[in-house]
Amino acid sequence: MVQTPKRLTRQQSAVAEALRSGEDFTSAQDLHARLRSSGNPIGLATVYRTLQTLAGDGDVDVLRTDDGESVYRHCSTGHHHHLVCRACGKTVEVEGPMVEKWADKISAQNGFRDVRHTLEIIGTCSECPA
Amino acid sequence: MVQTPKRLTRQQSAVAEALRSGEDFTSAQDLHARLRSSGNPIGLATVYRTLQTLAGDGDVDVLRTDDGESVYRHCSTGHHHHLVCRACGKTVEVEGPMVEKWADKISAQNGFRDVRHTLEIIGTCSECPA
DNA sequence: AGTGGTTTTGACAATCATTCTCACTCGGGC
DNA sequence: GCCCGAGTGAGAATGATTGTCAAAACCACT
Ligand SMILES: [Zn+2]
Ligand SMILES: [Zn+2]
Ligand SMILES: [Zn+2]
Ligand SMILES: [Zn+2]
Repeated sequence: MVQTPKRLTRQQSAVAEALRSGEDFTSAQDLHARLRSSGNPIGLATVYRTLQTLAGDGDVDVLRTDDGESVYRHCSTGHHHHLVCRACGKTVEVEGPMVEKWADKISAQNGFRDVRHTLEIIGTCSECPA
Repeated sequence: MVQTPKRLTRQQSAVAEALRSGEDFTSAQDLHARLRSSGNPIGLATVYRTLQTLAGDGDVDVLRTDDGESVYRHCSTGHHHHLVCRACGKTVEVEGPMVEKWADKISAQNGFRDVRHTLEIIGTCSECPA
């Protein structure tokens, strides 16, 4: 077994930090632009690589906008879902134990295993006009 | 009030029919290739246009694969969700009244309006190997 | 400080689904 | 037959994401 080195580079910290300080879901392109303009030189490929790693480790949540862009957000640990404002991007984390149970039951009833699910709610928040 | 012209062209029928006869979610590219090779000349742009229209009218369901491809399927009318096999693509339509109620409640509690939600379950079906 | 081996980076090219363009075709009403 | 707008489609354009690969950064160890 080879020990996987785990170097924490300046670039990786920068991406993680940028995510941690942001409240809303952000695209890779946006992050890249923001980091650069805030005097933080980084390559686009590196941003994508880092985000993939973070997502794979479960340190950030990913979801895809309607126009196919992946957006990332630093989230609390543990399984949860999102309530997102389509206008301003405000995001609320929500949990639904009964939904989890329902999904498991449905899966079992149909003989599916290794199940995973995605559930997002999108609407307009109280602070945004119609 | 302007009368909306609604010409039903050969190409549109072909797409609708191809979807109606297929059981699983299919990509636009796939549909295009299939239609062509079955002696049904059609342009790729037309396939995309037609699918957009069908989806907009609620005649087909759309969801996005993990690699960002949109896939389409002719579905029963009414609001429902999907249980999809990640290996063979087998799809089961499922309903969850309690989930709908939960989503509405959560939305209301947080002051969100015009809410919509997406919920898909993905797993491996009983007929597919590990 | 130097050396060698490994990991990470980043500018740039490549991929690829989807959308755009726009000249052309079709078909029904006149 | 002629007209005209809806519909089509080949090819170009878009744009996010991924691949490439040489150069840079890092880490022992000397
Ligand atoms: Zn869940
Ligand atoms: Zn809002
Ligand atoms: Zn299966
Ligand atoms: Zn629902």
